[in-house]
Amino acid sequence: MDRRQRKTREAIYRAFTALLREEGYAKVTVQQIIDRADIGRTTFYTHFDTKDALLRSFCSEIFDHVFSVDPGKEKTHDFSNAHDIKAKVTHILYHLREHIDVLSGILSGESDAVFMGFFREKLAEMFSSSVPKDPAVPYDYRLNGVVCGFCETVRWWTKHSGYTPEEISDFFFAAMAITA
Amino acid sequence: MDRRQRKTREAIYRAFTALLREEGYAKVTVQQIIDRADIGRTTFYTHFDTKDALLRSFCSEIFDHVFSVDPGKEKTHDFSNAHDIKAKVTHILYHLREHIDVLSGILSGESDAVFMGFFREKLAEMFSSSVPKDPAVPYDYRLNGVVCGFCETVRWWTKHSGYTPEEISDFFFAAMAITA
DNA sequence: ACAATACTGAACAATATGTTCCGTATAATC
DNA sequence: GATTATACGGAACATATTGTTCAGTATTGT
Repeated sequence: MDRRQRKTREAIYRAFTALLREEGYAKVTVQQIIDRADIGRTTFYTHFDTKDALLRSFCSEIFDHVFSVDPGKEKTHDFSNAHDIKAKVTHILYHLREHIDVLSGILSGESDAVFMGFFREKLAEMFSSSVPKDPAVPYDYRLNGVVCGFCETVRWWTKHSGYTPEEISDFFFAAMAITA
Repeated sequence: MDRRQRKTREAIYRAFTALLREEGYAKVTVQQIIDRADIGRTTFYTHFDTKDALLRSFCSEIFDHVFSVDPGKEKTHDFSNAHDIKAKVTHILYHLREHIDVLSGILSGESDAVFMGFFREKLAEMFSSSVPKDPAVPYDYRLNGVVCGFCETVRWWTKHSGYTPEEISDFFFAAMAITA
């Protein structure tokens, strides 16, 4: 690849990640990226068709890195058939941590955030007394997990709307293992 | 409230929900709502400061309805101290079902969807052999729950970044009850 | 009937997107 | 070192959306 291309691409990535940290994905505009990267408007659009295309490309790079199997561990553990899935998860978490600040920018859902904000507030209140008190896990984490598990259940339901509320409720309690 | 206000407000809601179903929240523009509701531009902005304000107001109405305790059940069950939390969940699901098509429009996260799309694809592959085969719950649902549980764990981590990967991993496996 | 107020329409500035054209600068290649 | 290819830059452009302003009209509740 041309050295010029590499440099501008890196400048775009640098600007993009910085803006992600500062404002989150939804608020970042192409114009800001252009200004921050100090490149021509035309140049940006020859590299990426749109802001989403940039994000896609960016995610590809991150995940190629995060899901690359650690060569050192590859020899001692067998990840392929789920025996050491926990070690694999830990390994991925280590990689993710390297991008942890950028992740916040991407994960700050802006579109469904309002709805989810309302929903989760109500749900947290409702589930607060049902979450098992496990000293090994922060209560806050567990409650959040149950609340999100329910949100995700509803989301799943919107795509499999053939089930009845009772069935959905059964699935949820079977999966979350909380006091019913 | 003035009858005119009620009528325009309802026209806005009608247009908004229809557009939510058709395109999802992120793609809907204020202009579309105005055109669909067949009202003046000025009128919309006297009712709502912004598209987000409309969504907030809309969510308030939905949740006031969804979380209203069923008077019939209120007498026979004691929801307040989590004895019949499962019945309460089912009850909420019934209410949610009435808005199920609108929910899809709101829940179709557009901003973090790209990232999550990548992430979840990889995770589903990874967890596919770790999900317990429970005949009472669709495998698809369970896998989705585990994948989302992990995504949400990462999201939670970005807001509690003091923990180590090992700790986070422990929390996750303690909460999800899958084969480690 | 009348006063209050909600709606309308048009125009406006500001901002963002994505494209086009052309000149310049920097590569890779001979 | 000269040449050719191509990446970059800048300015201008059309288009779309947002949110505001203002004067005039229509509808309400009293």
